[in-house]
Amino acid sequence: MEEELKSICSSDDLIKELLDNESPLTSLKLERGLNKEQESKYTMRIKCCGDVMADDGYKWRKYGQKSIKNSPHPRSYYRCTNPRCSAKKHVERSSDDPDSLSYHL
DNA sequence: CGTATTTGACCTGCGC
DNA sequence: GCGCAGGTCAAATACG
Repeated sequence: MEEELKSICSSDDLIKELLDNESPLTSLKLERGLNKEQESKYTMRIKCCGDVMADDGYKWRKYGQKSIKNSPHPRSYYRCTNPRCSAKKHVERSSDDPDSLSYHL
């Protein structure tokens, strides 16, 4: 689990926080995308409790927002402000359910 | 004044 | 080939 997290987010602080019981994250689900061995395409879905946004140690700049069909809630698109970091983050918000964060690297 | 966010426009892939 | 849906850009705006 920890090794997989390292391969994905490369942020020790985030990993530490995710594995810490005091983390605001209530549950974490790690999913592989289309499991092609050549593509390291991962989706990490994090469920966060309430209105607390998970701080992963990076600064995120929002660059778009779209309403997705068959989804009543809009989806926000974030990019890492660090030019060395090519991470992209799709955040799909839900009013009732905890926020669902999908990291696309 | 510099940087982040908002938001409509534009681009692209896919299904019909 | 066309239209739709999803993804990105960029100008205007807000905010420190």
